[in-house]
Amino acid sequence: MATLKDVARLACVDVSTVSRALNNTSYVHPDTKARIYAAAKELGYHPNIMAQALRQGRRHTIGVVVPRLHMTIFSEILQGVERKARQLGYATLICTTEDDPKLEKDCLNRLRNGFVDGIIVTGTGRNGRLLKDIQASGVAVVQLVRRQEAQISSIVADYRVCGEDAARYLKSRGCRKMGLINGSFQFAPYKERYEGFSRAVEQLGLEAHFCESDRPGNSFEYGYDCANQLLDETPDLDAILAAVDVQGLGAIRAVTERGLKIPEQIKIISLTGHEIGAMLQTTMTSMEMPAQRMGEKAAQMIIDEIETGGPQKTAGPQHLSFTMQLEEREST
Amino acid sequence: MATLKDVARLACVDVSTVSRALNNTSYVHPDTKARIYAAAKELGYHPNIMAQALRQGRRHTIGVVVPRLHMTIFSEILQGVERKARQLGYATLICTTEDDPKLEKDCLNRLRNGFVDGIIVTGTGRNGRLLKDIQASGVAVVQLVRRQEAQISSIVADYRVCGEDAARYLKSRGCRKMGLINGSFQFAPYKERYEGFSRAVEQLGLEAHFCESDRPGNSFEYGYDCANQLLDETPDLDAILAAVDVQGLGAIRAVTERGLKIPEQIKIISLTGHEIGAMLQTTMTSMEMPAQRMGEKAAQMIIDEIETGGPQKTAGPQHLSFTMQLEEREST
DNA sequence: CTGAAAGCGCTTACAG
DNA sequence: CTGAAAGCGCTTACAG
Repeated sequence: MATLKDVARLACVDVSTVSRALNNTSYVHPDTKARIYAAAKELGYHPNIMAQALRQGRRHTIGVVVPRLHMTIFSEILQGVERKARQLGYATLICTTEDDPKLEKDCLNRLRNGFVDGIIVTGTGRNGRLLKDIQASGVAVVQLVRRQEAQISSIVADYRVCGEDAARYLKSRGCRKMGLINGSFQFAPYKERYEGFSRAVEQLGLEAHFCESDRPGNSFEYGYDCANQLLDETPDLDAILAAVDVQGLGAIRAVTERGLKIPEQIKIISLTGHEIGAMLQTTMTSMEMPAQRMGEKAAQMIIDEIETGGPQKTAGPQHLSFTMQLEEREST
Repeated sequence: MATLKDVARLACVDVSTVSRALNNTSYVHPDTKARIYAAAKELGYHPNIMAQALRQGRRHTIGVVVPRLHMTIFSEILQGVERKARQLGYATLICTTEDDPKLEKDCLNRLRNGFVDGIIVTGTGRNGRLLKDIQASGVAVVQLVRRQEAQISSIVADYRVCGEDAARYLKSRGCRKMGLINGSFQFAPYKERYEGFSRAVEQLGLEAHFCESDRPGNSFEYGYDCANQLLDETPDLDAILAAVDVQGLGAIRAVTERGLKIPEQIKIISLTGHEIGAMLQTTMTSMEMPAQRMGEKAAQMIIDEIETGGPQKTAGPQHLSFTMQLEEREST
């Protein structure tokens, strides 16, 4: 690879002049500039990003730390992050944690050591101290989907309202006995969906049912098992709310196997929908999460913090909440 | 952030000694070493990756360039890449192209300038020259899923055999009139599936039907439209092969809306399956692509090339082909 | 308008 | 066993 020095030699000027010309960072005589551009072109010169970064203390790279990608909302979010970051001249590093605090710690530690200017994280909640350390050391941090630290900016969806709205909507569709398929309260979104749902149930005088399982929550199998459990215990259940889409798929499958008609005998709704709901044999009503937009907003927010020097220097941490949008389909 | 210099000062030694001690790169007196470790710990020292990279000419980062992530096989592949890369001490950068040659060019150009040691790419095929340039400039390159340049190592699945096997399997299930939902021949996988399917059809004396559409191939809508078109033209079609899963979902939907029974009246198979096939109301038979393993292998391969200095210095480009595995489910 | 010099944080021959 | 020095490729005050 050609370096600044090569270009300088070919154009018969100093490297500093080449740098100024190429970066338009101060006036350079047009003739000189022309020579430099010609030389750079001839040599196929591209600046070395690492050297720039070392010198400027800015890497133009953000890191994204999420539990996993496949069959989750995170692949859609990541797509939004990456697109926006790219538009703003930033590259995107990805690190998956499987929701294992130890893996997460490794990811975060690796990223903080000069890999990135900022980190967007959907965390396990077990590394709060580390996240605050990282933020204090000058690396921007934004929490995504799960808000666990008040001092760190965040972008989430309003899961509480989502749980409430879904229950209210189902009531309007004639349901009275509702079962919730959820996940570990250790993660705020599950907890909040529960709270919203419970509040609505109480206010509206509905009957609520829950299920117990120690499988990992974010899976088809979990949805399948829970739906079966709910129906074993309450055969005349008339609605199932699934926290996430893959659980909803599991519930649809379980209900279908039992020969129940959707939506006539039982209605099903997903509380974190994305497009897959529209691609089914029986399409699934869901509270759609604007994942792509949330990803773009997260990229925007973290880059703002990077370029202004973090929330300390501005108005303090920002907390943004998106609203889920009801998308009615066949399953209700 | 503490630097080497800070540690050196605190431990009362030269930075070079600190470097040697921390990297175990040559003998350092145990007492000195202890002092250095204590100092590093006290200051919370972590080496600056950018400086290391600049100095060593190695970034320990690989780039992945794919068309998109959400609802595609790429999120699963990426998960495999990232996991393996992480295990081998590499970070993973992601860049999406929407299969737009111009965006792809931007991605590749950005990555080559010192961001990464190697690039794993599922390309549009329009930037072959650039890819070869990049490889020649010392950045490792591996083609994934789509093999377009013989001089560049690749990891693909055997789409030809997959198309053949699927047709043969459907025949064994009693099918005779088969429709293929495919995509642009500009991309090798679609072309090869077509070739494999066509060969089998000829050998086995089957009737083959195809469909025309100018929508982008990799979508639910495309599958839906094509299935309808095929059935309009050939109402007694007894099987549909969909190149990818989302097309298969579209086909299932179209067939269901027409009131046809799956699998009794018509059978459906996806030629690039992943787990979603198992999560449906009518589960979908598919040729499963070992996406995660392919991703891991790609990471392994590119890191090997990085660490040995590229295919030039070794046995030349490697070309690996994975076999798809038939997964029988309800749709056949 | 442009050059010479310092320095970002590290590693690695070269001495001793 | 350890220090002093050069250098990775760039940018940016500082002169002139």
